[in-house]
Amino acid sequence: MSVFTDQVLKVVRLVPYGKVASYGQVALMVGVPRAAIQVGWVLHQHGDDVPWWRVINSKGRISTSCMEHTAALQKSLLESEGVEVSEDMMIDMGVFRYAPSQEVLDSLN
DNA sequence: CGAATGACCAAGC
DNA sequence: GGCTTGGCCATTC
Repeated sequence: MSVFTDQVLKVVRLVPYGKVASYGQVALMVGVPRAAIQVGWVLHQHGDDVPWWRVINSKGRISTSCMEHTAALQKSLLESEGVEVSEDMMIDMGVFRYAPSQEVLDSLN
C-alpha cells in the first residue's frame, strides 16, 4: 500500500457523520489536487475500511454512476445519516459538504 | 519502462 | 448542471 493510498484512507475517515466530501477535495487534502480519480480507485478497493459513501463527485452527485446497485446503496446509507439525496442521486453540497478545520489539515502531515 | 484504465475534474457548447 | 473533450495521476499488465 502506497503512502497516497494510506493518506486517502486517513482523510476519508475524517469525514464526519452526516457530511460528505468530493473526490477532488479529498485529493486536495492528501496533497495531490489532480488525483481525484485515484481517490475513487482507493475507495473501490477499501470500501470495507472507510465511509466511502460520504465521498461524492464535484457536482454533488453520487459517483458510482456505472454501478446502479451500489448507487442505490450509497443513497440509502447517506439518507440514514441525515443527508438529503434526491432521486437523481444529487446532494446539496452547500449544506452537507465537509469543511475540514486547519487543525485537521495539519494532522495529515 | 510504456500503455491502458478509471466510483474524476475543469472548461466549452 | 446535461454532454463531450482533454488532461491528471496512481495502479496494473
